[in-house]
Amino acid sequence: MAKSAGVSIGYLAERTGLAVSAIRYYEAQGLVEPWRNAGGQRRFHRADLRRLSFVMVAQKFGFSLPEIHGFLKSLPGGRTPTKADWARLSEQFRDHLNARIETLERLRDNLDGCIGCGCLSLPNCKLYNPDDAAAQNGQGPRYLMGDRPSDLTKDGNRTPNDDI
Amino acid sequence: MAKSAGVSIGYLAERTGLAVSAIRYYEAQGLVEPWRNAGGQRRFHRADLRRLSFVMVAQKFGFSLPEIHGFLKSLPGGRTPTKADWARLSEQFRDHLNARIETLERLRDNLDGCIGCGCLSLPNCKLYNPDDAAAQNGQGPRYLMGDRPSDLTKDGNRTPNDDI
DNA sequence: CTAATTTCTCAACCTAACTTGAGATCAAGC
DNA sequence: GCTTGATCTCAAGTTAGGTTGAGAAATTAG
Repeated sequence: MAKSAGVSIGYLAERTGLAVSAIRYYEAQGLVEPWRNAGGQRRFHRADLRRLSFVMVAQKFGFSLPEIHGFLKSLPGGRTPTKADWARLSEQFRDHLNARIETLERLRDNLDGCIGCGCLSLPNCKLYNPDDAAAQNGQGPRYLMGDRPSDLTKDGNRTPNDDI
Repeated sequence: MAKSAGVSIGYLAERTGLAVSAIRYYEAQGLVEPWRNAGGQRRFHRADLRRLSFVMVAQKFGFSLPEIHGFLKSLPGGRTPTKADWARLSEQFRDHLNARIETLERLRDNLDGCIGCGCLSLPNCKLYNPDDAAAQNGQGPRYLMGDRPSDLTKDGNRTPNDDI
């Protein structure tokens, strides 16, 4: 029982709603690994439908492609992932998701405090706490509510606007 | 009592931690509106320190610059915003923030349901519900957990992977 | 007054996540 | 066999949110 015929990129595009060009891009990013047929065209496992669906869902939650790649790496390499494999991945995924939600909630609660104190001006406003800094690191699109450790915001003594 | 001397862009950069180039970019996006001195250099209101701080905070929450511009438009044009003006803006801001958090939580709860059902494959999986589609609209960086109405995902009948 | 900083404008570059287009090849229908 | 339609590769373009650099003018420090 050799490798089955596999499905075409167009089929996956139609089933997932993704553009063909997007699927090629995902391959370039290592999210799917099709093989080639005799004529040089990509052939995918049927199970890649689920992989691509997961990519779409994870993006909906705001995860980057490298992060999603990290999640997918937990799937078995040699065989088609089982239901249990996917359940494990989903739980891992949910943990990251919860961390993200909690960061947002914590920031919101600090904002609530600031509304009470007429803030956005006080030097001790927690919203300026570098520990929560998810933005302004490096260049390119900023991290969003990142659950990454912020290591570039060294200047913890800034008091943005204590005199306005 | 005419318009005071105002502060330089370098001063704002130092106080906020923003790069001078970023502040110029924000001006181009309409987030601050400095005037010019005799020599053609930008002069800002001291109160712009608070505006820029708000921009930084809102970005931390994942809002785009056009969205932030929308928030700032609620501030009075002719005079320096009062504490009450800022409090009103903050409350409005918090409402959007809560909507964003709720969307994330709802998606997470659907994911929890999917873990139980061995999902990411079922045609009725709520994670594929176009109503929650925050990604895949248009080109450029995708919307993130957007609280925008999704109007481009017309095809509500997609069943991504009901056979894998 | 001179030198050192700032600031100015404008164009080009950067990342992420793709799309678009050109020109060529493959596969499928009749 | 021929003509569509699907794919292929590769380069270039797109958006957001900026950064970097060049060359010139303004401001500040000594």
